[in-house]
Amino acid sequence: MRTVLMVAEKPSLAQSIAKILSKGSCSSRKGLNGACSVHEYTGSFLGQTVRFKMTSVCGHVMSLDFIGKYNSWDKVDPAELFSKAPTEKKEANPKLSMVKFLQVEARGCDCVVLWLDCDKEGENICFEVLDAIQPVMNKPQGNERNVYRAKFSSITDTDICKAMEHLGEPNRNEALSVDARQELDLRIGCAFTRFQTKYFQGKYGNLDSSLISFGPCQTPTLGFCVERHDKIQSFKPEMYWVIQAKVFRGKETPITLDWDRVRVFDREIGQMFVNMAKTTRDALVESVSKKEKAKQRPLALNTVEMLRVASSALGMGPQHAMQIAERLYTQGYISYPRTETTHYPENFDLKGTLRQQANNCYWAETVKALLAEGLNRPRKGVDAGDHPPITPMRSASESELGFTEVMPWQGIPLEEALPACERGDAFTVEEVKLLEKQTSPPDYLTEAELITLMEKHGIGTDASIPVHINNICQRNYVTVESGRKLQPTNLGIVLVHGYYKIDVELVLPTIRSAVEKQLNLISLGKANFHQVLQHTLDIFKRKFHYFVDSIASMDELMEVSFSPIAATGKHHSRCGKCHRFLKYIQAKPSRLHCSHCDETYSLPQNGAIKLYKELRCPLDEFELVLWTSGPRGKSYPLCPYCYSNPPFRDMKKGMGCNECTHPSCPHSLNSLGIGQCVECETGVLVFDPSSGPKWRMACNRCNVAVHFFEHAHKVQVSQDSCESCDASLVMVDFHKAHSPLLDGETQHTGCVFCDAVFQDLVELKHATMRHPMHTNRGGGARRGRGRGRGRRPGGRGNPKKPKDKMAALAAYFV
DNA sequence: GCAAGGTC
Repeated sequence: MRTVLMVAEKPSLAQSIAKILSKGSCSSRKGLNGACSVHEYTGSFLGQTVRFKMTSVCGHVMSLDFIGKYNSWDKVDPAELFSKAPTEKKEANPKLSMVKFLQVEARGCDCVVLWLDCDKEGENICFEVLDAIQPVMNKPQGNERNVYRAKFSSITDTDICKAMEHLGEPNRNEALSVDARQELDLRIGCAFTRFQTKYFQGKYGNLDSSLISFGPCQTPTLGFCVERHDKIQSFKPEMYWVIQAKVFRGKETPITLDWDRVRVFDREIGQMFVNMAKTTRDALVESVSKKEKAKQRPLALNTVEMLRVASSALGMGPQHAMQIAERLYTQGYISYPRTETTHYPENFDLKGTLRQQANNCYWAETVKALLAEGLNRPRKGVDAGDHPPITPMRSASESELGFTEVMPWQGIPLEEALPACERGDAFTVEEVKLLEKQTSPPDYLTEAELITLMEKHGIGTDASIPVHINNICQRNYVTVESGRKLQPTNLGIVLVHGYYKIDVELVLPTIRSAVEKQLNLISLGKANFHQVLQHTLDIFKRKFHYFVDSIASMDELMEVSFSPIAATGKHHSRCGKCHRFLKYIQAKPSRLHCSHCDETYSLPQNGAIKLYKELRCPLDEFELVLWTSGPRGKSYPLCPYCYSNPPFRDMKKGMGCNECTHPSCPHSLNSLGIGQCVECETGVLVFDPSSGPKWRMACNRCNVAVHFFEHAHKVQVSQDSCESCDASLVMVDFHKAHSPLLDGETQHTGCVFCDAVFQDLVELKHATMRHPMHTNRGGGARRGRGRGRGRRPGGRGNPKKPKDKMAALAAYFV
């Protein structure tokens, strides 16, 4: 029997579609990646009986990135990212091993039916799937077709079956338009982000973001927030006057009347009207009109609307709201929360859905009444063809969820009650006065308003809108204030105002729609992929160069809000070039800066540096600094210059003295390295001379630290190495009073791994067990110590693997 | 360390 593979965009859809097509008779199993399932059944396909295998991917299989060497921020000029830098497709989520999973399932299949979402992204994923599976599928015979595309507009029995009967082909052009979008976003976003970040980080010491990102979605999103900020700032309050009259009838409570002219901006005129009104004490009802107000029934809920409501009614950010919604979905309380659809299918079981809620402690009465009276069809919404609107599936109580609230956001406020009156009724005027008021500025943009603006301008999608909002918060461009109002920070304002000055298109929402127009031509087959890509990249490359050339005008704004790097930070160690003091900038990313040489030197993050006894690197004369990750963490000296400019071929960027292969420097790995790390493959335990009196050695790769010889007076790494394990010997000098050595001895030299005298004076701490202790480790490349014998040129040692190291170390564990 | 788009 032939086998037909079918692939949907996500596991939930594969399940629903398989259930419909197999009429509920499929058998299911988990795939090798644990995330996707495979549903199998026998059925008829193009007049033949076949075995169906329905499975899914999890969104995109691949994602686009630059090839490795173009990911270095220091070595690559951002301008090269527009054309020169090659890109490659990498697996989007390596943990899912999606390519392997698809290949395992597709091997030996004869046909494939692609059930990816019916949008451009889905079309693109079709080809990602085909690229993965076609090499392992059975080859079609002759001119036979073996690739089919199902086009469906909703997940209903009729629609799915209809799609199966009218299979088409995947649309290459639509897929290509997505490829173009990916490449444009990558090249443009990364080029601008790297340039801005490096430029401003090199100039200012107190920027409150370690990354100054730019993107065709996130930047316009920020733009909306700053636009509102500017309106608030430039707002000039204006005086205006209103007339207020109070009238009463008999013993009824007086009522306050509004003026049908509302207000005047001229006090004199207002006063004139008041004077006229004051000429009489009687007020006459001229006419009575009644208006009935009704609010339209709300539309069924889709993702974006849910996010808006979560923000405005529950004060919950979109990212958080999505997390909660996903949890409610997996626990069966609501239907699938990612949908653009606001229309219930005709055969949707509204009553059944409602019945689920009939015993809910909050709305049982309402629900029962609705069921008894019968209900109206919901308002007709939009069917985007993805999932039904978000619907409660199960009744829940507050105690089950803990965080729900009843949401009365839809109510219409009751109008102030007016006494019944008719034409000709007379009232007595109690008072007429002129009120002085001021026009007031608009408020900051609420998150809900921002979501609306983004949706309106096509910035992001329902799935990515929360990500963009989250991005501009994380980059410290805006802060979320009470009432979920988004207030731009100085940094956010300066950036947007800078774009206004240099190239307003960089921040306008049209930047996205203009590009999308071009992309649309590709998907319609009216334009060539390469031409559009080249043309658009060319435009943005020019924009980029203009931006780089004009950066000074953004910098003028930056200067006002931030302090130059030379004026920030504290004097620290000395520069090896000019021998003046470097400044230590603690703000992230922490770094050292020489204002004389105008050079910035990066440092390891998530820690702090101290002066290190004014010792200097023998290679470049920079003063060494001691980096520590915290009071109980590891510490090692480093040379600020070597850290960014590795001095030896076998060193990489970001290495401290504990990894330095200098053959004779007293601070290098060669002088202080003791032995191979007890846990990781490649690390070496290096003596930390700054650790006394709680002496220790620490791995230069992983978190292992070995404490030894507490209270020793002096600890030194000897030139000689151990006969049996090749570790460097250690010389220890104890205080007379505290010496643990026998016979009043104060000095001893031996191997920390093998020496019997040292056995009880060494203990392993901070050991993160990355793999079990007793694994069979091959003799991987180990870095040099083993001085005194077998040393190779370039300072690399060639230590033998200790014979019985594991047994010796068992005693060290606490 | 970058983008935006899928989804877990």
